[in-house]
Amino acid sequence: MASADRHRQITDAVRQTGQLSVTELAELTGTSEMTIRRDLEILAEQGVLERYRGGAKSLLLRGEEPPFALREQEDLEIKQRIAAAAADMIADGEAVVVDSGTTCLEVARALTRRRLTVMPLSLHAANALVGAPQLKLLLPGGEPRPGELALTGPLTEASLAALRFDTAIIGCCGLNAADGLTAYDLADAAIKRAAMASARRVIAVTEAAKFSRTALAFVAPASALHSVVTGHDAPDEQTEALSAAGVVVRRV
Amino acid sequence: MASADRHRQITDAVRQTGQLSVTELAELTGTSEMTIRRDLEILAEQGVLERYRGGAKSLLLRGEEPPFALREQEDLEIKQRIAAAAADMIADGEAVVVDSGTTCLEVARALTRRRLTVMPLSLHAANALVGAPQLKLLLPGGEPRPGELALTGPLTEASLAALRFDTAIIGCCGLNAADGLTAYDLADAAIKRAAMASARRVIAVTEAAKFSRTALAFVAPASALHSVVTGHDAPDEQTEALSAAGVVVRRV
DNA sequence: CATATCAAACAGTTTTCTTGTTCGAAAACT
DNA sequence: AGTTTTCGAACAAGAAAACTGTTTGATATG
Repeated sequence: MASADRHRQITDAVRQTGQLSVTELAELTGTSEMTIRRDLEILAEQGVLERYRGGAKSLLLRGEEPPFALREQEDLEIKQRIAAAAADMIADGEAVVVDSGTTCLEVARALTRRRLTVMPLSLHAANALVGAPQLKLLLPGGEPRPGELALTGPLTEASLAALRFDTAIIGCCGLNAADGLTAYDLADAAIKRAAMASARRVIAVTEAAKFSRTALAFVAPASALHSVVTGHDAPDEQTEALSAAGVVVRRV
Repeated sequence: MASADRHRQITDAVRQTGQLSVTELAELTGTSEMTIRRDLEILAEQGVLERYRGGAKSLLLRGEEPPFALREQEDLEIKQRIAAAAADMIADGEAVVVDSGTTCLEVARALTRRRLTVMPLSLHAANALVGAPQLKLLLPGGEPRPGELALTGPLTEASLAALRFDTAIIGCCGLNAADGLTAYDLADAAIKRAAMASARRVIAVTEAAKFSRTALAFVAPASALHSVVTGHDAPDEQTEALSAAGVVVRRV
């Protein structure tokens, strides 16, 4: 797993400085230039950066979301703790819709051994759930967004509109009492809204960092949520503001 | 890949004799009993056989379909040749619906580099198509059948009913002029029918062996097909009968 | 045209997968 | 109950695959 660490190192370094040469990156990581070139090829394919002769420049300068493959490894233990707590809030036999994103993917994994009906909103989660023996898997239609594999579009909305779930597990890119729940992608935001509308109870799962962030697309006010599951490092002011809005906050 | 061969060997041997002991299988394959036990565990999970103390008995005695994982490797070159020929019949820019099954999975793989809109009817094919840069991927909703991962059910039918494709690539379990196109699974048959109804042109892809087979569920008469792509070892009588029914047969 | 950069090919290394052996536990049989 | 057989976990050896660095010829840049 040394390569994954190096990829993050390269991503962070290039992001901070804007651009770096192959030689500089080789020195920084203590590897050969050939290895750096191979890494840059992979990262360019993931859309993290753009190569030019002699080096690479970041494509993540603005407040954009890093690609799925990178986010998946980040804060994995925290995400798994949050996911386990959210899974605990679901009773056997329920019908659950699980949003796209890395935290929700962990929720899906936490649900594999359960007796439930689950509709995942991303192909990543769907793949994690196939083969679960007791689980009834239901897939919505839609267009999988590259990398994220989040299902979006009219087919997804139609699938959600036709169903009523007990619980919706929703991820987000930003969440706070003032700006509500926000997402980077407009199409995603529409799907999140549809998923929330089709469920009796809405549980948001989110790491603490997202409380200080507001993304482009507004999804819903915080009051639309019934519960929020987050890490123990969530700031008091934010959790209190959410509580005041009638949201049950659980820190794990 | 030695383990895959051994799995097939075990499957075939158990299927022929009905049941075999661990010791017999170890002798047959020239491996240790522990390896056989590990194999049996995997094959039991795939639904190929059932373990009992001392050995295993086949679950494929009747005319049932072997599981996906086993069929995927069988006659791979032939399937790829058929798939390449079918892919050649599709023009750039078309909207294509690709059925479930191992042959259709190869068609999906053959389409990855093309500029098309594709709706796969199984998660296997969907996974093969994600990441294809020029391809517009459209997923139907539905319930993925275990192992096969074929999408079925009302959501799938609704997705298909809402769309009109240029071409449908259809796989089958049995095909001949007398009994038409047949499938093992009733739910699958309904989806195949819906896919055929939503496409202007229907191309069936099938290995020669399926001409001598008729499965449980009737899908459509052979005359509903526009073309059939099959291997060069397809029997003349069958291809001629299909031609007489107005179907263009292509042997590759 | 000179220089720097790139990527393919090869080789050494590390890591992962697979397989066989041993051993204690559990199940069937007497 | 005692014996035998089977099972699966744990460990170790071997094979296969992945990763990395070096070399070398090709390609782009000034």
